[in-house]
Amino acid sequence: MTVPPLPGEVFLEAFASAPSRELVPGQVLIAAGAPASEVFNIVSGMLMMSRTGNDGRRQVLSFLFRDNFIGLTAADRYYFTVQAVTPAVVACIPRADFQARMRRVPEAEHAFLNMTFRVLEDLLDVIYSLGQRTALERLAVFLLFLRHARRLAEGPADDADPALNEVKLPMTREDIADFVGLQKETVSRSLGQLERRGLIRRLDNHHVRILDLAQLRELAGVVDFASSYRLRG
Amino acid sequence: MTVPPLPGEVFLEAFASAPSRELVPGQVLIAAGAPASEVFNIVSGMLMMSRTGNDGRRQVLSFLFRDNFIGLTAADRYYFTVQAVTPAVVACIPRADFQARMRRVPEAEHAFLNMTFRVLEDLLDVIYSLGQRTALERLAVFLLFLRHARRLAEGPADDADPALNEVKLPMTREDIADFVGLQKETVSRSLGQLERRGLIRRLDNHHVRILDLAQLRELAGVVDFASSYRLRG
DNA sequence: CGAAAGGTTGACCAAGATCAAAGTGAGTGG
DNA sequence: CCACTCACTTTGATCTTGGTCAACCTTTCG
Repeated sequence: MTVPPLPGEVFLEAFASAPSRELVPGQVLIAAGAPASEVFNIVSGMLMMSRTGNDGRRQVLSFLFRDNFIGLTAADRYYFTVQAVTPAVVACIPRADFQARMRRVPEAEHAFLNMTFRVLEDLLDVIYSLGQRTALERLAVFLLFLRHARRLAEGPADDADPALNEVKLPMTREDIADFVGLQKETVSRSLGQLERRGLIRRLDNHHVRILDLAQLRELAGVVDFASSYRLRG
Repeated sequence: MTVPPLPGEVFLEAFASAPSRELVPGQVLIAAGAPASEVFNIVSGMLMMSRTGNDGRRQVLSFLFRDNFIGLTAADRYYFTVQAVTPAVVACIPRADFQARMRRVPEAEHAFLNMTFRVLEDLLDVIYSLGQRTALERLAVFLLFLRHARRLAEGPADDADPALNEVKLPMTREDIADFVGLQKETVSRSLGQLERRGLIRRLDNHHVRILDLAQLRELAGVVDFASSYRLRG
């Protein structure tokens, strides 16, 4: 089974005729500790990358969407877990092939390096959030992050498009909690508080409508030059 | 003024005959928002990279040591601040020159990509710390981080070398606090608690002796395969 | 030597964690 | 198709960790 050519960065062309794999929710694509023998590109669906300490504490490192590259590591083993959140399709190629291609096509390697930088900058945002923001602020940032991710994944829509304000939360409250560094009860309460303040409306457990985007952004502290252009979703 | 050839990765050779700049403690090398026109490599000393929100909250993103590369960004402006913690010397070259060299020498670009990955993996550790660890654990990790950094910067010494257990803390308590996501009072108290437990001894404000490395590592939770080989200092 | 910055300590406070119970909803088997 | 079950979510009560505020001590530097 193959996948049609993908839009996006040059290096993603490596996946143009790659075989794909289907995942059901919860299914593990990469298990921490396994040899890093393949790399992946998401064709559709949402995945989740996490790391669990030996005492059971888990940190969700990132949620991943279409055209996100997976397999990033300098070591020869994965040190994180990746699993599906929604039904998903990923294109896979052997890591060695990918690396060979990078070597062969300098332009692709260059694009890859650029993408890596953007990932790195996103991680710095996450660090700022975990180190400095309150529970309520983290939830605000999280909702804006999901809005932004969907905008990227589903093609650039007008930022004012009201459809973007319907945010899907396919993951559990605990997944969210482990991502933003809180407990699931606190996530629940914080969402409740955002609703009471009139910033959002909980449609059901897995759908939220953003009612006041401007105030949500204000709360998220998306005001400094760096975040403002990157979290514009 | 030039700098002798440096050890380390291929891409660092770009700095071999670069002019250098001396910094006094506190001096700003890169101001957030400035055009990203230069890249740097640390010759000696300790620097600090941070990001400050518009409301004044500051997150220290990283402490930087010899042969650490600075200037990493996909955008055309720096979105972080870098300043000296100790007296320091950095080699500087124009960003355009560096990029041209990367393009010319695929091997260097490759090494650079590898380094970027390692930085990225370190950031994932930081995220785990900020999201999951307690105050005491964060301080334990921090001390091990400094020990490890010195070991890397001053050349590989035997892990058992007792000299490594003398850890220098040239930064202020507030710098530490903003790095580990706590308040300076909590940093003070946590160090006190580590001392009362017999894991460390505070020699003076800027020097700590690790008395029980094994227990400190235990507390830091450096047990899973990923951290254990990376935080081995 | 004196001022100012940095560090420690104590008392109190609050955000978020923990524990517990009650709703809610999705999937399964009869 | 319905009912049952189990997982997930919400909400409430209470507790703990770390934050805040304030005083005092130490170090550094002019």
